[in-house]
Amino acid sequence: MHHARATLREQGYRLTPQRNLIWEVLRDAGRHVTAEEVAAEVRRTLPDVNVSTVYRTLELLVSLDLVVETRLEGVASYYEVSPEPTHHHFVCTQCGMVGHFGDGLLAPVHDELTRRHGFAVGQIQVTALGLCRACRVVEDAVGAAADTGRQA
Amino acid sequence: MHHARATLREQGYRLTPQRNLIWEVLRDAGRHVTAEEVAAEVRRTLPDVNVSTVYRTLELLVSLDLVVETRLEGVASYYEVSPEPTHHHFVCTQCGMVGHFGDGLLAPVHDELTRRHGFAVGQIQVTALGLCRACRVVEDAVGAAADTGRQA
DNA sequence: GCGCAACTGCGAACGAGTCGCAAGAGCCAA
DNA sequence: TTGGCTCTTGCGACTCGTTCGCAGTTGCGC
Repeated sequence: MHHARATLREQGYRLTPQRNLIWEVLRDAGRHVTAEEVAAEVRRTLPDVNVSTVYRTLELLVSLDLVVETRLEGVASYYEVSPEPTHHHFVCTQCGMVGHFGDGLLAPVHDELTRRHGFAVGQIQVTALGLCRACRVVEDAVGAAADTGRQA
Repeated sequence: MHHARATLREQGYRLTPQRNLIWEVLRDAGRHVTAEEVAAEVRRTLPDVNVSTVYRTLELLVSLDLVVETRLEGVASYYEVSPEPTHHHFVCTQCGMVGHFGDGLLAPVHDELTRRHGFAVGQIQVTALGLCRACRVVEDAVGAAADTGRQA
C-alpha cells in the first residue's frame, strides 16, 4: 500500500499531500477513472488542487509504472493502478461498464504480425464496444414488449 | 469510382465541388489520413475550403459507409475509403507506417467475450504499436554499430 | 530551522473537433 | 433560362481535454 510512496521517495521525488491523495484516489477508485474524475474526488479533501497538478502527477505515476493510462475510444484518457498482467477492455456503449480480458487471447495477432509482417509488437491496445449482459437483457425485454405491442 | 457521387445523389445529398474533392483526396491518398491532412490536400485545389466543411463531409461520408473513421491511439481520427472486410491496424512508432491485419485473428476474443462475459460485441478496435521491419533493421544496425564502437 | 530545488496553483494556450448563423449555390420545376 | 427553395458552405466563436510558463510555496537534507 505504501509502495507508491516508497517508489517516489526512492526515485528522489517529493511526497506531497496532493500526490498522496491522487494515489489514494486511484487505489480506492478500483479502476478506470479519468483525470477529471480524479480531480473531482481529490478536491473533496483538498479543494484547491489544480487540474494541472492532477495531470502532472498522473504522468509521473505512469512514468514510474505505478499507474497505467489507457485511451479508450480516443475521447479521454483513463487511468488505473497498474494491474499485474497486461489486459484489455470491453466497454458497454449503453451503461458505460468497463470489463477486462487477458492478453493471451491476442496470441494469434502477435503471431501474424511477427511472422507475416516482421513487425515487432511493442504494445497492443484493444477496446471492444458492445452491450453488456445486463443491458442486453433490458434491450431484449424492450424488444419483446415492442413485439407484443405490435401484435396487440 | 463514381460510387460515392451516386450514393450521395441517391440519398438526396447535393454534389458540391468540396464534397467531390474531399472524396477524391480520400481515394487518392490510399489510406489513413487525418482531417487536417484532407483539408490541406483539398486546399491545394480549393484554397478556401474550411475545416468544418471537411469535418462535416467526412462525417457524412462515414454515415453513408463510404468512409471509415478510426481513432488510432486516441490522438486524432484517421479516415480511409471503406475497405471491404473489417480489419485492424498496426502502427510503426518510428516512421508512422500503418499496416492492416484481418479481423479473423480476433476470433478468440469474440469467443471469450460472448461466452464468458455475455457481452455482445459490436465493434472491436485494435491498434498494435511497435516497429516495422524496416525500422527494426535500422535499429539493429545502429545497435550493432554501437556495439562495435564499444569494442574498439 | 535554513535554504534551495522540486512542486504547486494559476491562467493562458494548445489542438482537435463542434456549433450557429448568414451568405452562397445545387438542383428541380416551370 | 430563370426562379427559388433548401441544402451547404465559410466564418468565427466555442468546447473539451490537456499542456505550458511562471511566480510563489513547501518538502526535506543538512
